[in-house]
Parts: sequence; C-alpha cells; structure tokens
Amino acid sequence: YLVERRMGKSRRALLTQLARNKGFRVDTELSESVTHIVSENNSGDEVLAFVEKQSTVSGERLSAAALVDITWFTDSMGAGRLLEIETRHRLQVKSVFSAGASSAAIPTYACQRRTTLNNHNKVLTDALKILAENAEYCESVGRYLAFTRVSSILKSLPYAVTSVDSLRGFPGLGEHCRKVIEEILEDGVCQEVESVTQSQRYQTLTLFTSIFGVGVKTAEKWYKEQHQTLADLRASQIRFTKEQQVGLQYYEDLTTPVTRAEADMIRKTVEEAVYRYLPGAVITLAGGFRRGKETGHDVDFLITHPEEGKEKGLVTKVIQHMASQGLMLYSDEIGNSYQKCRKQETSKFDHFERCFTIVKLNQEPVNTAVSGNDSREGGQGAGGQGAGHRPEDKHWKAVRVDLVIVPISQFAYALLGWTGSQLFERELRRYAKNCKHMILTSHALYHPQQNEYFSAATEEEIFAHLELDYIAPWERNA
DNA sequence: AGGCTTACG
DNA sequence: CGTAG
DNA sequence: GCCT
Repeated sequence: YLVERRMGKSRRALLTQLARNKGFRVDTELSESVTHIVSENNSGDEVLAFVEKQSTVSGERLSAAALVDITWFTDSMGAGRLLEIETRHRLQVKSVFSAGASSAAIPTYACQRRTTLNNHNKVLTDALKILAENAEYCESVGRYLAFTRVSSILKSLPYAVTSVDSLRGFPGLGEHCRKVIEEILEDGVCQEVESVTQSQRYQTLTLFTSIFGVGVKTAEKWYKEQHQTLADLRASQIRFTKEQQVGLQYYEDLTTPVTRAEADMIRKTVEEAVYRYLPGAVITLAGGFRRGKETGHDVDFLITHPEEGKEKGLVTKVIQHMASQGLMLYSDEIGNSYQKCRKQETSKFDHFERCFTIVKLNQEPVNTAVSGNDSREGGQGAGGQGAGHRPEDKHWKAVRVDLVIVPISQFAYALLGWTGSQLFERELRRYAKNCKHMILTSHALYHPQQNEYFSAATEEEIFAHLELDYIAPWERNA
C-alpha cells in the first residue's frame, strides 16, 4: 500500500503501475492483507496516525503491516523482488504508546495475544517449527510445545526481530531458543536446524506423517523397518488401515493445498445435501479459512439449526446423499458420548456428530491450448511432490472435508473449537484450567468446583466467561 | 519433579 | 493407535 | 524446553 500524502496522486499512480507491471501486488485500500505501508516524506508518527484514522473509518483491523520508506520500495523494484526490511528502510515511530514495541509485556498464553497471518519473522518461525516437528518425532510433547510457543510469539509481533537483546522478558524463551534465533540473525542459518532438515529420519518421518491415517508412531515403525519412500510403502507387505489405504490412494490430491475457491465449491454441494433434509439449517465455514487463510489442507463445516434437536441424525443423511451422487470417496462417522459428566440433561449433550470425509471435487477440465500462453516448464511450486501431473481424463480432486453437526446450544463452543489454530486451542484450554480452574471443550465450559456449566450464544460470551479480551478469528493464527 | 488441550473411534 | 481445532 |  502506497501512502498518497506528500507523494501525490499522479506519482502514486505511476509507482503503482510500475510495481504491478513487475508482478507485485499493490493495494489501493488499507486492509488486513496489506504487508507493507510505503510512504514518502512522512514521519513514522504521521503515517501511523493516518493508518489509525483509516482503520477506524473502514472498521478494518489492520494489524501489523511494516511502515517503510520509499527507499525500500525503489530498492525492491530495482532488485525485482521484495527485499528484507533494513533499519534504514523502517520509519521510526517516536510515540512509545503507539509503537508499543518495548513497552508492553507479552502475555504468556497465545489466547491472550492477537496473531494475524502477516508474520514478520517467517525465517525464525520456520526454523523453530522444524525443531518443534523434530521434537514431535522424538515423542517429546514438552519440547514440541516449547518450540511451538516461542514460534507463536514471534508470529504475533508487529515487527521483524533484529536483535536477541530485544527478546528479553519474552515468556517461554529460554537459552536454547535464544541461541537458535541469535544464529539465524547473524548468518541466516542455524546449524542445528540445518542438520535436522538434512537428516534422513526427519525427511522420512515428515513424508510418512503427511499421509492421512499415519501418525508419529506408525511413521517411526515403518522408518525402523527401513522404508523411506511412498514407493517403498506401496511395494511392501504392510497391512494398512482403511484410513492409510485412502491416504496413500489420494496422496497427491490430499497434499495439494485446497484453495478458498475450492472450499466455496464444496460448500455449495454440502448446502445442497443439507437443505434437502433440513432447509432451515445454518452452515458455517470454520478451520483455517475462517481465520483468513487462502489455502488449507482440508475444509471444515459446522452445521446447526436454530431449533434445538432438529439437526439430530443429519450427518448420516447428508453423507448418504453425497455418496449417492458419487461424491463420497471416504467417510468415517463419529457419534458422541459426551454424557459421562452428567446423567441428567444428557439431551443437551448427546447429539453432537462429526464426520471425517474425503469428497470428490469436480474440476473444469484443463485446456492446455488456451490456459497457458507460454511455456509451462516453470514449476508451480505448490505441491512439492514429484508425480504432480494429473491424467488428461481426471477431472476431479480428492479433498478432506470435516462435517460437524452441532446443537445450537453448543454452537459457540463448537465454533470456537473448530476455528483453531491448534496452538490457540491448546492455549485456551490450558489457560481455562490453570488460570480459571475451568474445563473448556468444544461442547462446553465447566467449573468443576462449583459444578457449573456456562452457556454461551456467541464466541464473545465465552471469552467474557474466561475474562479474556475478545480475539477475532483472523487473530487466532497462533 | 511435574506439567504440557480435550474429545472422538 | 488414529482423527480434529 | 521451559515454567511452576
């Protein structure tokens, strides 16, 4: 986004055109998706004041775009790519109140922070994520969480970290993580991270656990049996579970990111099936897409009805209808037995249903003669796996879809639970337990000592019960 | 030294 | 043991 | 791995 003030309309238009011709995205409106705010001859405070004014006018919460000088823009144009922001590029904001960088302490729990998708520390968070995954492969939940929590804090920062000194007082950041960050800030890489990514064990376990139906235990077992590739697995005598069979069968499709447009298409087929049996039903897209992500590994839908009980038994009917259309490649229905806490009032809890499915999403046949205007040898860079070519006649894609049928009385809890992120959920529940002595699930919020359940019609009410500031879905990307 | 989210099959 | 946020 |  280019700030017009002091730059002028015509120069702004010229620079916009120049950048777009080079393939960069330039927005003319301030929004959540803006990553860089470029200004010429304005102070950091002036730009910040302008930005805050715009965001109150439009109602948009614009998080942490970087405030940069025009020199960053012109340098980037010259280089033909978005350059790392250096200190000389960054507009200095004097008012400590607004800048907030060093003043406010960072809260311990991820559910107390706003974490949007514009991550200013991707290099660092990627490295920590690798160490977290590796810890997971060593079956060390504790270390996995330690690395993941530090990574999450860096994601929540509205600026790029440039020195380890500025990290003092960050909760959960100890010696090991500090060393990793310091190394990367100094020479761009961390030796420990490099050796992990290069290790055969890490690579194989990453591959195997990316198969639907395969967790760390199974991946480890297969790795110990000397398997390393999908071809090894397919040629082996391993007895696969039903999940693993479909996981391997549709591996390429299931590891190809699902786009927002595809999610909307699936929504249409789900709507068709749901409304056939329950016209008054309400369908909500949850998961990563609700958090503002543009791609995902699956699509999650919550289905409810304003009249409690009307939704009972819907999952089976919807699945059967989609199956009759030939759209159901796999389905695993999950009932609900969440009545163990209370014998009375079970009617309130006993008809929450889930279904993990793989659906067949029909696609437009690719017309190579029209769609590609020049050579298509440049990698699309999306999937990452070798056998990415789909046969000429395959006009569909397998997509993981989760359907969750929710009684309206539990809807807010289900919505909060199914919106994520994974870390945000864990931290919410840990906070509820440790700080409020309450148990939070995707069905309810419970206070065991007072034997009290808290009803909530909206997510806002749940945050209020927990005495947390409300965190909007797009701020839950912890 | 113990804890690390919680529920489902 | 696996799935889900 | 870090906190309580």
